[in-house]
Amino acid sequence: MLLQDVLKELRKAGIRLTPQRQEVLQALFDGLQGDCQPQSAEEILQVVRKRYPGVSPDTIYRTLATFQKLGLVREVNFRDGCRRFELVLQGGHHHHLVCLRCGRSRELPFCPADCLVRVQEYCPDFEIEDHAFTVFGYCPKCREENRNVFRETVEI
Amino acid sequence: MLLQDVLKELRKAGIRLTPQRQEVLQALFDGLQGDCQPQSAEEILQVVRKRYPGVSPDTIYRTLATFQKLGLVREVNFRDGCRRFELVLQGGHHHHLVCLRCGRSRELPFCPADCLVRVQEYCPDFEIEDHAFTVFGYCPKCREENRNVFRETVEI
DNA sequence: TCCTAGATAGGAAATATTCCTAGTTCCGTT
DNA sequence: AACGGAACTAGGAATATTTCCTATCTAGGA
Repeated sequence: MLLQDVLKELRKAGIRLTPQRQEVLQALFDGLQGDCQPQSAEEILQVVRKRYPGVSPDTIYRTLATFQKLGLVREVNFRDGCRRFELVLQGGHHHHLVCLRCGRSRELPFCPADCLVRVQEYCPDFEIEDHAFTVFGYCPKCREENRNVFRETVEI
Repeated sequence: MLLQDVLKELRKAGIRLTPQRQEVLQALFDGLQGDCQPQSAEEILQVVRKRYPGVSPDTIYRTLATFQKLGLVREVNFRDGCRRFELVLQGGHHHHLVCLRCGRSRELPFCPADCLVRVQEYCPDFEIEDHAFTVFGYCPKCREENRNVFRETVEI
């Protein structure tokens, strides 16, 4: 699904497409491409300000909340006390592998679907909406750098 | 594992056990019992202030960060923009079922262990430290209340 | 083109988190 | 039991994050 299709769907759903909202979408879309890096509100604000310098943080937060309600945007948390947001595209369901040192994430194509089934059996009256599976640890690059830090510490 | 054992282990690890820290531990421990409700820094602050009215937010955050580094405390996020913390006890590994309306959580005894294995195969050089599996949706109570809200909305 | 419900900017307010420093205290050693 | 010092705390201030308020503006349907 391309960004243009998302815009069409939004218009169809009666959501007004202001230039600011389109820029937020574009920023989220770019964040998803290639690297899969969900973005903080502040990061999105900076991207949108490149084209609309006067845009306010409030607009970013309002837009993200609107898109979240539509199921177009999802909030993800990497345990660094920072909320991040990412676009939800059809067929793009995935989870995250997160480095606790550099904070970068990688897309995981695995989904604990069987667990979800067991959860639904465990709580039949609970209406499941969504789920998150996140793996934390240290990426190869940071492991290497950590080793250096350790060496330095020992040598001093 | 009881709180006393945790205190012993901490002392053994060379961590100073001030009264404030013990109260933080107690608050986290109480939050884990029965209901499995991870707590925000503010909630923990209020609990600790019952016994030590002068305790500062900074102390709570510092203590939580210290315990987190030791692997004794884990940060969890329920997508309401609020960081929560819970005690990590041996043999107490679990995940969360979270209501998006009332914010309350329930312990899930299932763990996507097979997914973890696949992740490790997918990224052999990544050092896995921890993982989180969280299911979001609406609890039976809130589903009932939502139905009422819906009725009211329609009737008006 | 006009109309208006809904969106925005900008500033202020509320909330959450961290920094700084002087003073205090836990705890190993004596 | 008292001591010494590294580690810890309180309190206030600073910073970061998120939301609120309101006058103004605009996207998109009629």
